[in-house]
Amino acid sequence: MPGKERTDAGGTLDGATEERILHAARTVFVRRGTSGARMQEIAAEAGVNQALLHYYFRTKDGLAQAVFREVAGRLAPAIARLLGSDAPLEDKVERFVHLYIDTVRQHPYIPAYILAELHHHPERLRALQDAAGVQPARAVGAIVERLRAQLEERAAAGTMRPIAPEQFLVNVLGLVVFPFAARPALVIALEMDDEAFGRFLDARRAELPRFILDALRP
Amino acid sequence: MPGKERTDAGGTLDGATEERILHAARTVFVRRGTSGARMQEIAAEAGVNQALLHYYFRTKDGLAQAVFREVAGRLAPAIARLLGSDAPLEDKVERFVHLYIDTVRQHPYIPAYILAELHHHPERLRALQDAAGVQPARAVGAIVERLRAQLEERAAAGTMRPIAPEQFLVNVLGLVVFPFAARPALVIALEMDDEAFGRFLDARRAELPRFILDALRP
DNA sequence: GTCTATATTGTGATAGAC
DNA sequence: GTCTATCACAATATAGAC
Repeated sequence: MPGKERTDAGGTLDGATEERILHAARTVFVRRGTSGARMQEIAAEAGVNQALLHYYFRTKDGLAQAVFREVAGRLAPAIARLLGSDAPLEDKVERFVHLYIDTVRQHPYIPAYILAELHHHPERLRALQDAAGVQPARAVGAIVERLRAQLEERAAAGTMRPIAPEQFLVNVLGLVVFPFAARPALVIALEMDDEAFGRFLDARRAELPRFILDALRP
Repeated sequence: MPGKERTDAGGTLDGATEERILHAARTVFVRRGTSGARMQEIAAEAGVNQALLHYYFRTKDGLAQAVFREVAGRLAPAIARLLGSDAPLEDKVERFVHLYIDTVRQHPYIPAYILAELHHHPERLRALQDAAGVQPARAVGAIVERLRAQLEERAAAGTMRPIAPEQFLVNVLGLVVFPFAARPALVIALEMDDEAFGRFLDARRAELPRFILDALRP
């Protein structure tokens, strides 16, 4: 791993070049998709030349992996911790909805990028699971088992009707993630500008927890 | 538009070469993404040579547009007709869930392709709206207004709590589309094989309508 | 570490025979 | 309509000066 020592001699503006490249790469990969992105465009975005990208990340795929790890690492650990925790189900749902929308709203194209990347490189899921903290292979498995216990407990108490934890998880994810994944289409189809989309998200943030919980009333 | 007249002289196996190319292109575009797809791979998949793709579709982008239109045209009109109809809300929800899952299950990677394509080429939404039949610009608008009327009617009658039609639409879409869009990740994370994913879809098909309607009980 | 070439291969597109 | 051959340029990657 090069770029560990920084004397800052001859530094143009800020310090970390490697950081700047990674950031620029994220922008371009998200904008164009991994295979649509061009090393030249990334270099320009970072204000350096193309050779430097290879100096730090060797190949385009190396850079792509680094970007995916960095992007996945933002949210995955927090989500895994939250969903796997012992907090009551109601709290989990509400906190997840708020956490996800509040975080992703600042980078609304990230979910589409993640989904597309996983579509073409499913093996990179491992990076996401690593980022989530727990034992790589079973990070999601642990969350599902925790949810299963909580859902069964509620069902037994008669305060919620039964649902498989996998279905529950996909329901919650779908409701929260889909508006971002489909944003370009939604914005046009529903004739929203950025501000309207923001209000749309505000409303979801407020309504979604109740929607999800009400759907499971007995 | 070439390829209208077919003498079938020298045809290798089936008749329509243009059809074969379009089909092969769909396969490869869905597999690799539009910019990741290579004309050579499409040609091989179709069992023809690369020059022939240009003969029929002139450019790669031309082929990409044709594929998008073809794929969008499968479902969009039926969905638009259903959601814009006068059928009771409960029927709409159930029929939509069934229609979508039953249709897309045969080509499970299509939704991810559509979302990715709209992400990088939002202007192609017009093709989708054209395919939906109604006046291009307001196809979705009409659906939203129909839903609004139905939802307000229910709210006034006290049989459903109020919800904005845009939110309702995105909820339904998210619940139905997300599992397909995220399929590669879900299959790995939830440790499913194709058969397990099929059972997962069966369960959703059966449970989702009630889930959606229960969430809006007053 | 950062730059300017440059090598090398990939890729969309066309020309022209059949 | 379909093919082979090839062009022209785009794009990743490397060499080597500073």
